[in-house]
Amino acid sequence: MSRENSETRERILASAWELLMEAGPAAVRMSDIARRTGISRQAVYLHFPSRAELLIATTRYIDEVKDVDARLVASRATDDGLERLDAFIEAWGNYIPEIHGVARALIDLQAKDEAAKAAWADRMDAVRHGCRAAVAALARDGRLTGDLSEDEAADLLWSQLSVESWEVLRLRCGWTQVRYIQAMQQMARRTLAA
Amino acid sequence: MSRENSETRERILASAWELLMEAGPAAVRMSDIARRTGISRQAVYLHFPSRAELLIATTRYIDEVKDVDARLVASRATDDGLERLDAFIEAWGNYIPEIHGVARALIDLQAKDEAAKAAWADRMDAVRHGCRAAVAALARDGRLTGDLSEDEAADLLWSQLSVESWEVLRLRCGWTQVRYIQAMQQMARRTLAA
DNA sequence: TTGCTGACTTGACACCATGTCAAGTTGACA
DNA sequence: TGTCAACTTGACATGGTGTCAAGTCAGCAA
Repeated sequence: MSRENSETRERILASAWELLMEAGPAAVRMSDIARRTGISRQAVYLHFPSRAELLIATTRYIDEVKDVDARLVASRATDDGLERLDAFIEAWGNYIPEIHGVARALIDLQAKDEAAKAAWADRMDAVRHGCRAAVAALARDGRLTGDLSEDEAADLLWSQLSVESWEVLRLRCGWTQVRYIQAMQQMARRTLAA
Repeated sequence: MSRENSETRERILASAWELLMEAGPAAVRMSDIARRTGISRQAVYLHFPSRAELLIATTRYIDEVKDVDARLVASRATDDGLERLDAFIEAWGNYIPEIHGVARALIDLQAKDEAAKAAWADRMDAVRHGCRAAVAALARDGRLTGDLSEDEAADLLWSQLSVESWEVLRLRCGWTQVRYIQAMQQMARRTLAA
């Protein structure tokens, strides 16, 4: 069922992804995904038990296709704490636009759906761990500011690197992606480094 | 109709506020509000055309009762740019918990409701203007960092002071309100001041 | 007194998306 | 030829919003 990697299953995920890139997340209904895939609405339920599960699977699918792991490996290459912070912000910050469609759909769904809430929280926890690691590297170098504990510094960084903040700066304020990355890096250095 | 300040209208707003403080926003349905007010669900529609309009009116009602304007006046008292920045962050940052219930409901509603989206964007624009004013005061003092234009600095501050970031730090990370305000002030100073 | 008016009630209903259920079709494979 | 899995068709329950129509009831005016 949802475990198998049947061809149809993958086509559904691809359709969902496409639609989420094109339209607002509210406009991506189960029937839209089915139509795009060229199957019936009920056939979608043969592969995914609910819309929430489908969206969650879509994020995993994107991770796979876009190879997140490889990106994050790069941010761990350096020994230098500051460089590593920059690399992490760049890696995650440049990943946000790729997942934004699905991210927004999942965030919207949180209001009603407990499963979606847990799934999104889980994915964001991964980012939080990335922040922790970056801050830890900074602390090892003795370059973490004295006003913040390691946990506090990581939390602060995490809150600033949220998808919602990215939306504010890029979509509402019209910043370029390059400017966004640059500003986040600078902000992190100034806020967290001694 | 919705213009008048009838007694029932105010009781509805008070009920909505109460419920939004108590329960999650999804749990506050029109029927819940009606029951709490002691009237029929349909009577609520006699005063507000839609749930979105009711929620918007509720934010205005809270603003009135909590007297936001008075708070913001205080932040304009100082001439010193840095002090003013601190005062603004304190005023807005301490207002967030008061409106949080309604804010969340309105944010959740944005996904489906265009009116709610516009209303929330409008309210957030007010905050953005506050950020602009604070940054302008800083620039007048010649204390704004050289890496950011006034608009960019205001946008950055605005994104940092979002309700979503407050939720992350206070609710998910378990920060105290005092710590939140302190951290935001420090971050703003380091990010924006030369 | 009669009758009007406005605020409210009761109850039914349309809408819309999700998710379920049951019965049929179709093609591959044994 | 028969079976099985994947898929289709179509009906239906659910839950919340918003609409509609008819009725109640108190207050007020001629």
